[in-house]
Amino acid sequence: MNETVREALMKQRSYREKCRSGGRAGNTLSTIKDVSKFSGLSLATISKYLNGGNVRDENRQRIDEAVKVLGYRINRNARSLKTNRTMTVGVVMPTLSIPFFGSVISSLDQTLREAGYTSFVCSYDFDRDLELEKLRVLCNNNVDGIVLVAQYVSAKELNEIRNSRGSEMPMVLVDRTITGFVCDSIVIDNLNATYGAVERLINAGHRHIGIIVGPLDISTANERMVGYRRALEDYGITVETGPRRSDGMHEELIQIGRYDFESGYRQFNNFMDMENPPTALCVTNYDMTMGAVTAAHERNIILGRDIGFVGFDAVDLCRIVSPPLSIVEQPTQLMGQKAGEVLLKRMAGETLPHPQVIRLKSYLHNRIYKE
Amino acid sequence: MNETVREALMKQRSYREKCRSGGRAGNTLSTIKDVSKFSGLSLATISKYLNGGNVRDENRQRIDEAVKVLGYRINRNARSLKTNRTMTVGVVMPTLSIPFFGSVISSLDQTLREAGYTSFVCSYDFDRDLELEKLRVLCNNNVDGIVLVAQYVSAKELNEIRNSRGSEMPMVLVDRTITGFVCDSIVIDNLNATYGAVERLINAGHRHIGIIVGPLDISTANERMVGYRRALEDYGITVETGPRRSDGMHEELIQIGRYDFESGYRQFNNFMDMENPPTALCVTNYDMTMGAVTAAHERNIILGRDIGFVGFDAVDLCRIVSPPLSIVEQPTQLMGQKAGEVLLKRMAGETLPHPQVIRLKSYLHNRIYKE
DNA sequence: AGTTGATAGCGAAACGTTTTTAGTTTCGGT
DNA sequence: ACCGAAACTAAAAACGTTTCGCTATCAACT
Repeated sequence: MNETVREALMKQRSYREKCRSGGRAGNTLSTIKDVSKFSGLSLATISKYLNGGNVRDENRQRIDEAVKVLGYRINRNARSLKTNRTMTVGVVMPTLSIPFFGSVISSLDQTLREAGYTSFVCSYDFDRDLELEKLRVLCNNNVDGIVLVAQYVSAKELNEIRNSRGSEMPMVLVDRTITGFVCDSIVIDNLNATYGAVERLINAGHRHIGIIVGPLDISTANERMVGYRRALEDYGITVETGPRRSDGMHEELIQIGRYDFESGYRQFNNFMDMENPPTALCVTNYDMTMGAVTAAHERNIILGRDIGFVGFDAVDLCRIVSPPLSIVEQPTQLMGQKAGEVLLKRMAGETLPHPQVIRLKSYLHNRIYKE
Repeated sequence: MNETVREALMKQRSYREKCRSGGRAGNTLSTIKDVSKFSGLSLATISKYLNGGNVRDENRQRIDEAVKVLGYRINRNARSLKTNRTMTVGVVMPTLSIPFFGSVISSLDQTLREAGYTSFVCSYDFDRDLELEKLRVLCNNNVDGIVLVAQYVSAKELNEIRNSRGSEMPMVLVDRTITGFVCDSIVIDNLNATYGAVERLINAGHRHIGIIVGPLDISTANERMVGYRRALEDYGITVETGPRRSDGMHEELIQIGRYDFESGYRQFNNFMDMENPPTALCVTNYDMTMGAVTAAHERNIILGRDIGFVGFDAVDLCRIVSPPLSIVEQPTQLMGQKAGEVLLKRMAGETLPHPQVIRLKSYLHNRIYKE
């Protein structure tokens, strides 16, 4: 036995010495050829076994031993070159600093992993050019599928990217859809999410309610605004957009932010500086909620007591601040899982009818303020 | 001109038709060969140009046009197979739900990108097996270097992974070192971080100070504990570890958590349930700080007023809660940048002397409570 | 015993690049 | 008009796989 091992090491060494020493890095890995030589079986047989094929029991042992002794590891580049598949999925996010996305990715990754795929995450850090670049790089790198939380990219660009390979790149949008881009998507029922939030504020007696939404070209933001409008309409409250201040400026109760911390912070202050500020507020994503909460704190405004408040996503936060905040929670785990499942089907080549648009329900953590 | 385009399309189509239709997915991409044929230039010239070499101006135009018309995109698998480099870096994190890491990754990615590398992020979600698996998958061939926030993996396993390729895989540890694993690392001066935090509590008049640290086999956690001990010693305060309660149980002022939310929550309650609870507390990472703050809130304990408090990392949080918290902030941006720089040098083959261990200073946001 | 079918195994041809070799063309400068 | 450098050529050899089309083997049927 020891004999065999020593012999193997000799073979290995001599093979390595045979390698040209010209390359940049001295690549000295064993290949399937070495396994073939060492085991005395043909290349084809080794490959077949390595890919789950049947070989005689005796040969299986020979191969296993050869692999072990030589420290053979499959070269995924070579395999991918041949098979045109990488068994990897690219995930593209606006940022990695929001726990909301982290949670989505976590269950997405798990779902994909169970099917043998590895997922790689990139963030474009809210940068328009970077978003495109990351998508292109992923396509070029031959991922087998893409999960995308899109922000700036256009339908045209997405179509171009999706078709930049021979076959159409499987792709799933998460959290947001892009108008004009026909694609599988996992989103939440944004309209009813804000509808419910605003309804809750109305039921608490509020009639003068403001909302901070994101950029309206992001589907999510737009839908959330519509939910707000509809709730007010259904309860017979006028959506106030007319001028009210003495200087003739609008006192718009729909403030449009950029989905970031500063937006929430700034717009909250805008609201409070109005001549006739709203008595309740709905803030529609994680970062803006954080911003608004911060601004409120700095102004010594107690949310829930001094004004009605419903935030989004910041579930941890609402346990911490006092009194606890009402928060719309999105089913992040489920979103990730569904995204994975749909993508897997596409990558398996299943031709599902039409694009799959899965719309999940959000949950309103309703916290009533008591003295 | 139109003629040329049409001709190109014809050529392209006929090439594609030439492709065997056996493959799983009908791969119909143009190759460098097609570019060569279309432009009338040789393969070598195209390749040279594509890799930044000089060609005659006329030819450069011909190539550019051919690339455009044919929709040629380089096949990175083929290239990587040949060159043994992928121009990608793998980043492995315990989780993607902590803004702290998101911030590190952001500047890391930027640094690497400027040098032409793409970074792919994986999270192992605090799972021991997954940590190993992710590292192995990355190594297996796909990346030129690795940035790792290590948690469970041992020095032995890391060494094995690092050498599982022909040449040694360039690798940088961030935030934590692994004893016995000689490796470039970017960490903060944890000892002085907690030393400063505890010192501040002492200066505020506290003598009975507790600390919640992470698992002591994580270097970061251990160093933070040492900083705590040393501060107490330097100020002539006994580190209390003896039994004090009537039932003879220890009332240990050093509580060991698992660096997660629940640990912070539970240990905080442990402290407060003591017969002789500490008058001040230091909590030493993001999640545990969140947990402790939550527990305090539920017990109606006002941090900073009722007991002294210094947390870690949760910089946004400390702006929000009232009164504002004292927090140790780590230079996340700088950590990412330095990690990128060191890794780039290693990947470029620079043989730097010994492992580079860069130790950065943290910053204490010192918020004094005033009535 | 002869035929059949299934299965293990084999050699060789790809996959799309980069790089080398050894020789040819181009072209500005003297 | 000639020199020499720089740009180009065609062809071929890798890189490490998978897979096509084939043969050999062998047990199980008629």
